[in-house]
Amino acid sequence: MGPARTTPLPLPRAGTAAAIATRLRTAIADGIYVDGERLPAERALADAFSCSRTTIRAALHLLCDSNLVSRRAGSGTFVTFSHDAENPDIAEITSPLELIDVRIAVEPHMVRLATVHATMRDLGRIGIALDALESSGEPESFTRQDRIFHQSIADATHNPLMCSFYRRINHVRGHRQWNAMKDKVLTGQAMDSYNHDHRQLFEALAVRDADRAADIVLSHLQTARLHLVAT
Amino acid sequence: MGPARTTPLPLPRAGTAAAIATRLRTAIADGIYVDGERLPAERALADAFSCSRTTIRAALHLLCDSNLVSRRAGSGTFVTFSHDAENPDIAEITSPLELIDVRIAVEPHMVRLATVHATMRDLGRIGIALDALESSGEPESFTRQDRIFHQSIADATHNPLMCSFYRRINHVRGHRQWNAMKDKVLTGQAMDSYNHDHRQLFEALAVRDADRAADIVLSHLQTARLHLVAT
DNA sequence: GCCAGTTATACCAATAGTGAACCAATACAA
DNA sequence: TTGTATTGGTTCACTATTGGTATAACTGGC
Repeated sequence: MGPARTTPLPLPRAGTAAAIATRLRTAIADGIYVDGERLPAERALADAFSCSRTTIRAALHLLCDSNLVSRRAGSGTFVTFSHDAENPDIAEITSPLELIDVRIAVEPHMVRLATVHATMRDLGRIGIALDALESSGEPESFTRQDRIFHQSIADATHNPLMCSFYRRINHVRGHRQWNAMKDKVLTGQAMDSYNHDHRQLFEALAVRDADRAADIVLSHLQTARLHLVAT
Repeated sequence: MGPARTTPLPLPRAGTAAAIATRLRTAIADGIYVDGERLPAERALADAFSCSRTTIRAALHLLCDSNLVSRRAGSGTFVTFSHDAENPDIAEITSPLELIDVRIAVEPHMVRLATVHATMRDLGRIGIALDALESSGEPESFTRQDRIFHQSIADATHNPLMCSFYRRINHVRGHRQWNAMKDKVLTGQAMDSYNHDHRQLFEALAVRDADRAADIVLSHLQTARLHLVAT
């Protein structure tokens, strides 16, 4: 099957106050700014983000409204956020190893179901996602496209419970503890290796070879698990 | 492939408003544009899709009418679509067969993890649940104890994500569409057979035989799947 | 020719962001 | 205590961007 020729979807533009608020929010969640610590001054942040102080102020007001920070004139902006008081988000309490174990449990049979239930339309979608994944060079877009690729496979099972399970897996994968290690783990060589596995998996799906698809996924995940334990 | 279509189907030409709306719709559904995020501006989309701004506006109006996006002059077009809100109750839209497929995917490896991670205290809890299960004669209490038994195994993995997955599986199992068929399927003979499998599974867990435990669960579920399809 | 959809252009109004100045509260050191 | 530097708070006019609207021209199928 040839590569689907479609106009690439434009990525949403960043740089707005909301985007900066999101970046600061994740920075706080990642523990870059810990509870009680003072954030850089507005003027310093404006310089760092290459935007005006007004925009920084708008972003900080958003964080202030969410009670993530408190501000005092003359003193500064202080983080008021404790991980302990956080809601029991499953992503918070799931370790990378635990996630891999769940993926090893779910994904091999999930791709089996996908080989059985996927329509040609599904395969087209997966192929498009794979093309986008292979052509994304930086870890940022790679993880984004990787999640879309795997989710499209999950959706191809047409099993609503399976889809919702994988959506939750992706939610955990997108969490902060993964972002922290993303740049370390995702070297160019690692991404090439992953892309090789992805392409093989797609071809197995396309020819409806359930056994081979399951094997590829299983060994892919077990390799990832070994890397995780060996680190 | 049949003869060339001569009937002029009212399908939208490539690059029309409806087609673009569809592409954006699937992009939102695939999570390329996530909830709350701002879409690219109309002029940027028009440039990306190589069409006029009027067409983009028509497409966006379609999305707006289906409440997928909301728009504010001067601000932008924002995605208002939450996957969670879309599926208020997964149990409503999951069929018995789909549930079995998910269980076949999850449970074999789940009991493997349980054999590795279960403490003696966990095994005690599972044993108590098994005793209660075996001594429950009517379908009503059997299904309740069955869910407790399996959940205690899931909890024995000490994997929070796995526990939450199985809690969701149990939620689906407890839905009313199961209650309807419960009395038909759960004859005394069937319950005896299930109890035999349960006891064997528990013994495999107790001696930490992961392979045997996984085999028991898999054949147990595959038998259940056959019964379901044959019915 | 008619018609619906697309294209192209121009302009409007709403909102966001810029850059600068100045004020008030705070922190810190002489 | 005092002075100074730094911080957030406020206001201002200005620019850039965004969606909203209107209009005229073009296109292809009927």
